[in-house]
Amino acid sequence: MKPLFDDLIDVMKKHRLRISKQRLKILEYLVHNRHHQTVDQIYHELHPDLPTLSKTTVYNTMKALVQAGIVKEIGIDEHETRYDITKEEHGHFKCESCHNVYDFPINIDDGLKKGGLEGYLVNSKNVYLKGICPKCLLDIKLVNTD
Amino acid sequence: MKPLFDDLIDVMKKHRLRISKQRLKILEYLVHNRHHQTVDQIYHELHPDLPTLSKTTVYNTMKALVQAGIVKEIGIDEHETRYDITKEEHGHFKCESCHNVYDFPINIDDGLKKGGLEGYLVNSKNVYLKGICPKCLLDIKLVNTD
DNA sequence: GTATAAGTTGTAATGATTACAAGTTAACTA
DNA sequence: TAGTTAACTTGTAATCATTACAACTTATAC
Ligand SMILES: [Mn+2]
Ligand SMILES: [Mn+2]
Ligand SMILES: [Zn+2]
Ligand SMILES: [Zn+2]
Repeated sequence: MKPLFDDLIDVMKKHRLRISKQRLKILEYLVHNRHHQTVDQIYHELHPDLPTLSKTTVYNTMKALVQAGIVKEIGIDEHETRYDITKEEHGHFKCESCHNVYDFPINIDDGLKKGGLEGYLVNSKNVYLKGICPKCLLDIKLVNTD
Repeated sequence: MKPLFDDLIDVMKKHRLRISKQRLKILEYLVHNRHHQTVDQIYHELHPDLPTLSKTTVYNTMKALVQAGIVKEIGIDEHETRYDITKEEHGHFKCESCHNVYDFPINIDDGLKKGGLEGYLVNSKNVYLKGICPKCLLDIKLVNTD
């Protein structure tokens, strides 16, 4: 069985995307660091390794990967676009205290009431929750002396 | 039974928000035009009626209404923040052809697998779908001569 | 009616994303 | 393997929604 990484290269080739070293590094990074990073984060983390890398290239690459269906845009926060290379359906939770984005299991179709989207062609689904994560809740409790 | 509009005024007062004529017009507009308008749309539609209105005021007012829990931010599209004054839980569908945002019935909790968000404090939930609406699907079929 | 904190307004600043043009290179072919 | 070319990369400039700011105005409390 072929590793995940090679599968993704194949998908890129199917979409007529060239395999540059920039794209390889970005793809590799996304596969190994699944924390919904922003373009800015990806750029800064790869820069030491690829000193000539341009932020424009990261933007271009992410757009290409989205169009190829390899990554998904996560727009849980209006002010920053994040990206997710994980395939399985899941929801996203953003902690309003530590700003981390967590995955959680969900089956969107279970919540859809039948007939509600009759006649609609659905291309993408996203579930976004916001609140406070368990770690931050604990911190808040430790601070409060009630 | 008191009308919806007066209830909203009461909520504003509870949150120590002053009742200016700008805010009244915006609130009235939102109650009567439930199409998930952007700040820009709200501004342009009210401008004939309130010639001195500033777009900054619309931004400020929407922020105040969000904080008071009177309207909800709809971030289905990264490039435009929309607002929704409807209270009942529902999902949003954005047509990638006509760019309209439609409501649809949903029960988010039905799709949540138990234990998945154990220990998280959830403050807000959003379900965003994208695709093609029935009207646009019909238009596409009429154009294709297959 | 007065005091004052809150709201309004126009303008400037911000910041993420996109547009663009010149230089570079992956991939195909002979 | 070298030549060709469209695709990719890069730095810089432009865009545009949103926010910051400061002076002016007003809703609300007493
Ligand atoms: Mn995820
Ligand atoms: Mn709605
Ligand atoms: Zn947290
Ligand atoms: Zn449509």
